[in-house]
Amino acid sequence: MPKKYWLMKCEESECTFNELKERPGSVGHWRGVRNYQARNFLRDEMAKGDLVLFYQSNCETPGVGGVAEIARTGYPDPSAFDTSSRYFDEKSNPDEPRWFSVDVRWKRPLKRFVPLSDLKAAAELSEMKVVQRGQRLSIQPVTKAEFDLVCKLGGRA
DNA sequence: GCCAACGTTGGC
DNA sequence: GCCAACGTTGGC
Repeated sequence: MPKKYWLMKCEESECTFNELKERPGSVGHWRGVRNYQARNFLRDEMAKGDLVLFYQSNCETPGVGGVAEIARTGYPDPSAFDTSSRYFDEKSNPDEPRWFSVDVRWKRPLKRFVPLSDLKAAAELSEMKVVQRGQRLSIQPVTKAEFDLVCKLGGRA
């Protein structure tokens, strides 16, 4: 199975690149995805070793700040069963999990943060969902060419 | 804070 | 199964 490439959005309030920079190799639990299309990617499509563009949303300058890899593939999202979690889903049932998590390992920051405006300015990236208006999907497949170009824009091919 | 775009819910 | 109302995302 060839390696796949993804873009995963994280709100700035959930994780910051500065924190991750100081913890190379650290593993994050990807919790709280409550969208069926994104769920299907987590559950069915992601494979260990797939590479991830780490995107920060909902902040002053959204964009891609680093690269991660899938460290553990889809497993039921514990936060769906945790009544104290903001992601608790009362309709979710442990016997028939509805929501899934993956774990990602932080690999490296890009030398240069690649803001969304730069992604939009690159003609070769016009097919990326993240540059398209109204596209809110928090986990998106990207092509190898797109992945490589974003890394290159970030100062490291 | 605004609001466009989209997903989900629920009445019928 | 339609679709209006509502809630959320997320750029600006």
